[in-house]
Amino acid sequence: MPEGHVLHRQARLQRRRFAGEVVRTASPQGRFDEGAARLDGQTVAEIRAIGKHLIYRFDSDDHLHIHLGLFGKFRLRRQPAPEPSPNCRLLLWTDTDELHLAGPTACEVLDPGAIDALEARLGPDPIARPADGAERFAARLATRSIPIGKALLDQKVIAGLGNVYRAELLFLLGIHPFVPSKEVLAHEVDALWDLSVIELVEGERAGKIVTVDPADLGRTRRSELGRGEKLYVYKRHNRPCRRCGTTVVAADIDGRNIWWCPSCQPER
DNA sequence: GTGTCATGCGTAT
DNA sequence: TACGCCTGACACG
Repeated sequence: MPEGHVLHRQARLQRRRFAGEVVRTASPQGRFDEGAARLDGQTVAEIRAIGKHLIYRFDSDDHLHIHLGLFGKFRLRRQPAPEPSPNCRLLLWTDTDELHLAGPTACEVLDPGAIDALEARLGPDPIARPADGAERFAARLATRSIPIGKALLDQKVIAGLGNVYRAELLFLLGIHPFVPSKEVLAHEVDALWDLSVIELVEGERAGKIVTVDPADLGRTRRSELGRGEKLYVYKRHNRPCRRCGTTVVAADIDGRNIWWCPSCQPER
């Protein structure tokens, strides 16, 4: 269940194994037979992530585009690797390493133009830290009257945030999720961008989302936080806020749940 | 074993 | 706003 940090981390790990290598490809499940046949035996030129998308560029200029959606999963293994799941859409391997991909929303071969178009429709990606990222994020927010809690999931506004990060970032900055995007103050917009960079880069490094300041739980390091202690509000409906003890509440925005602390994130 | 839910998104209505 | 798609983990019996 992937937000942008997962894709960037996968890009980094897969790059280490497959960049510059001739790879074999297959589709055990059969639903990517044509693409796998086309890519089989090609050399990987580059692997990168943009927001929640992962892109392989091959020497032929064929591109492999992967989007995990809600269910997609990568498994990266050393050879000899275990049997892939029967649902394995893409199997990609060398003599030393093997990648299993199951459940993606997208696994397709695209030409360079389609990759450009994909990139053009995405907002700034905090992990890529573009120099004009904060400006572009602010500009896209300023045109929206939708709640900030909805805008943060719009990949045209900012690329890579998902349901966990949106809830946690809004908590950390004390912003109620239903505040209209236009009414979020300029310094808060800047802080949202800056904190997105910090949290996603840290998530990429750690391979998990941990937003809780250990001091709030009487610890000194994030590594001392146990299971179920890593997040402030995500999925904590009816439980006490880790900062102030107020009961965390939940609501539905466009079919996605959002959680917040009514005291730390007051209505305006 | 069955049922439910999930860190997503595109398309139709 | 609703629905379809995609898989697997976990709760419950």
